[in-house]
Amino acid sequence: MRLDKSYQPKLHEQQIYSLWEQKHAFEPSIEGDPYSIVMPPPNANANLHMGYELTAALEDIMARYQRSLGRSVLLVPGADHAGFETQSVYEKHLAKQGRSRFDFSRDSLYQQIWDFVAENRVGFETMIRRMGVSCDWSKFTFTLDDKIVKRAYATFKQMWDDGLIYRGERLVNFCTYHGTAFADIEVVYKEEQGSLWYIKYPLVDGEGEIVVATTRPETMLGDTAVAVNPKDKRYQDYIGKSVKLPLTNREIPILADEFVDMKYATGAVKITPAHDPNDFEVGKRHDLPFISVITHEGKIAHDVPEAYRGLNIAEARQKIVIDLKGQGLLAKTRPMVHSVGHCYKCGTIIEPLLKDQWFVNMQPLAKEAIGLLNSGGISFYPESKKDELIRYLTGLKDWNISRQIAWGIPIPAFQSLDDPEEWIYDERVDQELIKVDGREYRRDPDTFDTWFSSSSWPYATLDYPDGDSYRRFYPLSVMETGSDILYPWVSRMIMLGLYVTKKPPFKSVYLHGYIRSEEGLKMSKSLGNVVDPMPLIEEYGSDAVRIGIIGGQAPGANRNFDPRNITEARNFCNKLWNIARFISEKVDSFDSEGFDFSSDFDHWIVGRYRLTKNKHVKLMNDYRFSEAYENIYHFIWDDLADWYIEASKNSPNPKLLIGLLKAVLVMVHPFAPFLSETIWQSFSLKDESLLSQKQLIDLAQEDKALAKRFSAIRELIIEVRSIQKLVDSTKAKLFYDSGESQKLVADFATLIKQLTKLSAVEKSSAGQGIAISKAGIRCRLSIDEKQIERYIQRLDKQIAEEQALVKQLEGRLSNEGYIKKAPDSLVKQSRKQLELARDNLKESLSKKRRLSL
RNA sequence: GGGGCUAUAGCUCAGUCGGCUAGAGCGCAGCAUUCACAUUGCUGAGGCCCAUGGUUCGAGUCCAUGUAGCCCCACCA
Repeated sequence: MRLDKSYQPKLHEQQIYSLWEQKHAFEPSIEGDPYSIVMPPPNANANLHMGYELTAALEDIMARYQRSLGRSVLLVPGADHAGFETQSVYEKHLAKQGRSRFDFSRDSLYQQIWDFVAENRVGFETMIRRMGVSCDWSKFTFTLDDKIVKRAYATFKQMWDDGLIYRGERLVNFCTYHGTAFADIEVVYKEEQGSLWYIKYPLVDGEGEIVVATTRPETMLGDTAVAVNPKDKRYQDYIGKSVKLPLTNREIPILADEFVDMKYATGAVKITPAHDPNDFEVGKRHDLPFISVITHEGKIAHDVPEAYRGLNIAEARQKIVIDLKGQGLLAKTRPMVHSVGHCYKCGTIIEPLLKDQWFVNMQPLAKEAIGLLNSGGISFYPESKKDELIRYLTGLKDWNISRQIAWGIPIPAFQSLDDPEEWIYDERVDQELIKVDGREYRRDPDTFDTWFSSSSWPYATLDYPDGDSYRRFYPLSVMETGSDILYPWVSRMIMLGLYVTKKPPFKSVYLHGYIRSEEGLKMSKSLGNVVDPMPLIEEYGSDAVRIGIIGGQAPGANRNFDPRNITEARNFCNKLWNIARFISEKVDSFDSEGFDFSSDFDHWIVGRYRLTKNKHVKLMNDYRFSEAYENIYHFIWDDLADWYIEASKNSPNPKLLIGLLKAVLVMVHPFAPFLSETIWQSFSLKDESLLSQKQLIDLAQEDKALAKRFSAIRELIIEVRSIQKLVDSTKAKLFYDSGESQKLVADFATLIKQLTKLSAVEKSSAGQGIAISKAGIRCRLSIDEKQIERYIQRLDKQIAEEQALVKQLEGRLSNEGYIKKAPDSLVKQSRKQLELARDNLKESLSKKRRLSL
C-alpha cells in the first residue's frame, strides 16, 4: 500500500467507478428506510454543462450521505429527448447535407432523430459517470421510453374523461421557419427600431375618416374592426359607424372597448383578431370575424386582394405602405423602438397565428396544489420559493400542450374525416388513418409539449402504479433541481402528481441557483461563456470540481463561477491524500478495533472529531452542504493535519490513526467520493467498499480533562510562535518553574520545542525572560532585550482591545433591560465573559508594568 | 407597469432561532524549508455588514423607505 507523493485523480477515478458498478453498490440496499431522488433528466443530445455538474453533485451528496446513515437509497438517472432543442440540432445536421426536415415524413424524421440521439447518449452517460454520480443505472429512464409515453397517454386520457382537456382555436406564438408554436416562455423579446404608420380609414357614410396607428400595416388586410375607448370624447360620434378598409374595400365597424388607451397615438386602434393577442380578445368580446392573412409559412394568404397574395411579410409591408401613400391614405410615419418577439433558436420574428390546439384547464389542478402548499405538505429549500410558487399557481392560465414538431410524443387524438368537430382518443398513433365503427379518423399531427410528459417523471420513472420501486420509494424524498424550472416543471409535477397518484410527488424540494460566468453573466452558448466541466474534471479531478462547485453555494442563490474554488478543493484532496500517506507509513494494518488512548492529544483529537461529526449530521440534515463541507475541511486540515499528525510524529498511535482516517473517510465520502474510496481501497484488506459503509463511525469517549491539557499546550504554542515572529527571535528559550501548570509544560517540552523551534524548553527558577500566560499556563520566554519594545507595542494594542471589551460587557450588564429580559444563560455567560476579560486585562497591564521597569 | 433576488474583507462567498469581540478560501505582507504534503508550514494586516428610519435589553440578521445591480412576468395599436 504505497501511495504516490500527490493525489492523481486520473489514475484512480475510472477504476473506482467500475468497482462500484461491479459491486452493484448503487442499487438500493434491502435493509434500511427508503430514500429516493429521481434526477432531472438533462438533454441527452448535448454536453453536460456546469449547471448539471451542480445538480449531479448535490444529488449525489444527498444520496451518499443517506447511505452513510444506513438508509436504502435509490437515485434514478435519466435523459431528456429535449423535443424542439434536439430537433433543431438535427435540422442543422441535415442542412449540412443540403437537406431539410421537409424531405421526410414525420415518422421517418422521428426514427432518424432517435438513431442520432442514441449515438450521442453514450457520451452523455460517460459524463455522468465521470461526475461520480452513484445512480442506479438499471433504472435509467429516457423521456421517450415506453413507460413515459404510456403514462402521458394515460394522463391525457384521464384528463379527457374528466373534461379537463379541450380543443380550442387560439393565437399561438408561431415560428414560420421551424413551423411550430412556442409557449409564451420560449419567445425572446428584443428592442428593435421600427416605424409607427398612421393610416386613414375613410368612413362609409358621410365625410371624414378615422386615423389608426400601427407598427404592422400588412396585418390591416385582416382587420375586422376599429376600436376606440368608450370614454373618448373625440370619437363618440364614430362609435357604431363603419369604415371602408383601404386596399380591400371591406366594410368594418367602429366599436368601443375599454382596452384602448386614449393617450396612445390617435386613440383609435385597428383590430386584427387573427394576428394580435389583444385584438384576439377584443374579437371574441365583440364576436368579430377572424381573418387569417398570414400563413404558417410566413406568406400572405389567398383570401386577400390579388396584388398581395403570396408575398412574404416584409414585401407585403413595403407594397402596402406604397399603395396607401399612392391613395393619399398614409397620414404620417414615425420612427419608434418597440420590442419584437423572436424565435430563441433561429431569430425569426414570431407571428401570432390562429391554430387549433389542445388545452388543459388548469384551475382545478392548481387549486389542489395551492391547498397542498398552504398546508405545508412539501418543504422547500429555500423556503421563499414556496410562496413564489403559490403566487404563480394563483394566476395560472390554461396550458397549451400541442407542439408542431416531430421529435416528441404524438398526441393520441384522431379527428373525424366527416366531422372536423369530432375528436376521439386512440393510442394507435403509428397509423395516420384509423377506422372506428366504420368511420375514418385522421391522426393529430402534433406532439405533446415536453413538460406534459415530464410532469409525470417522479412516478412514471418508478413504474407507477404497480412497480416495486413505486411502492417502496414514492413519494420521493426530495426533488432537487434548478430554480429556473420552478414554474414550468416543479409546479406541474406537483399538480399532476396530485391528480394522478393522489399524493404529493415529493416530500421536499431543494432548488439551486444557476452558475453564472466569472463576469456575473448568464452562461449561454451565444455569449460563448459556457464552462464545460469535463476538461476541469480531467485536470483537477472529479471530486475537486464537485467540491468547487458546491462550495459557498446556498440554496436558490445564483453565483458566479470561480475557478479558485476548484483549485482550493484540489489542494484539499491532496492534503487528505497526504494524511493517508503519512498514516500508511506508520501502520501496518487497517484494523482499528480496540484502540487505546496513549496521549493527551489522542483525547483531544477524539473530542474534536466528535464535535465535527455531530455538526456534520446537523448540517447535512438541514441541506447545508457547503457549510458541512467546510466543517469537515477544517477538522481535517486544521485539527487532524496541523496538530494531531504533527504531535503524533514523536509517538504515533497506529490504531487511533487508522480509526480517525476511517471515520474521516466515511464522513467526507459524499464530497470526495473518488478520493475517499481510493484511499479506502488502498488500505482495505477485506473485500468491501467505502460506499457501502452503513454508518458514521463513533470513537470511544475521550477524557475531557486530558483533552484540555493538550488544548492548553496548543494555545501556548500559538502564543509563543506569535511572539517569536513579532520580535524576530529564533534563538529564544522557554522557562518553566515548578507547579501544576509547569508540569504540563515539562510533559510537552519536546513537542513545544519542535513546533516552535525554540532553542530550549527548560526548568528554571531564576525568573528571567518575559512572562507569558495562556490557558492557565505560566512560563517565561527569553527574548532579545533590544526587541522588547515591539512586544510592548503589541501589548498596548492588546490592552486597548481588552479594555474595549470590558467596557462593552460592563455596559451590557449594567443595562437593566438586558438583565431582566435576556435569557439567564446568556446573562450568566456575559458575566463569565466579563470576569475573564477583566482578568486578561489585569494580566496584560501587570505584564506591561513589569516590562517597563 | 407587476413580482422576485442580491448588496458583508481587494476578489468569490458563508453567516440557522436576533446574542457578533462578524467568518472561510483566494489574494496581499513577512518568515520558514531534506524527514506525509510547495497542491506545504508559520505569523500577520485587512470590515461604517449599501443608506436612512423603526421594532428590541440587544440588529449583519426582523420591519419600512430609498439607492445600486441582476432576473422573471406583462404590455408596447
